[in-house]
Amino acid sequence: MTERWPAPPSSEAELLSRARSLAGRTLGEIAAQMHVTLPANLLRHKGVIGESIERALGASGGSRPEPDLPALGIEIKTIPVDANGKPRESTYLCVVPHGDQHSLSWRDSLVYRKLARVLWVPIESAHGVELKDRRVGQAILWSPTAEEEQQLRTDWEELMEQLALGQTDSVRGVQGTWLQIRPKAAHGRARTAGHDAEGAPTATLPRGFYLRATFTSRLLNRVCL
DNA sequence: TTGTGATCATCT
DNA sequence: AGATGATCACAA
Repeated sequence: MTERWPAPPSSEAELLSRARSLAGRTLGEIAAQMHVTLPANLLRHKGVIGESIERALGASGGSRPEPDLPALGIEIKTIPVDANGKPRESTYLCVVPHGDQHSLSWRDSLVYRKLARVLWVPIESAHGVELKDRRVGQAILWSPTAEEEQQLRTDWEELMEQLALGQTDSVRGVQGTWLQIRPKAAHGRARTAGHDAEGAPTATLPRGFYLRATFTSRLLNRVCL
């Protein structure tokens, strides 16, 4: 099974080379070459595009809380864009941690480790276009600028402080300039371990960190300027 | 059960 | 329309 997929790329150059070979092709063509069948739509297969592209590029497709290519420290993100190249959705990063994160620094956080180096793979996903006919765009290998990192860090620290205060359930998606926290669960009744202001254990809705589309739109456009 | 892959669907 | 909150599948 695994033989039909490439081994992890050994360098950024090799990763970019593979990504370039995917650009302009449809998801149907790529799936056929990998001998996988695409579902009719994303309704019950929301992750199928991301998983397919990861495998095509040589990532394991696992669900470990670390970058997709651990040896290179690179995270692979497919991003649905409209005809103008504008992101149609926000980008999920990782789960919101629970427990004592008091001593965790920004640079040691999973949010930073995943954002330090990202291969963004745009997928032209106009509404109504069948999955197999959607095209892969030109991928870009990106790292946050100093300015971007500072703002992301500010968002992260403000949100983490609110979590540390036991106010997880009062966190709203409107918070954060570029980084936000939103629910990330199988359903509304899902619960995970949390804690209140006194540190006593509570059950809370699982949440995740997301990048706003306003942010990804800027970084995707940057290469065109 | 948790974390990853995300998009769906309702509200503003 | 755009953003927020809700939801679906799968691997380990």
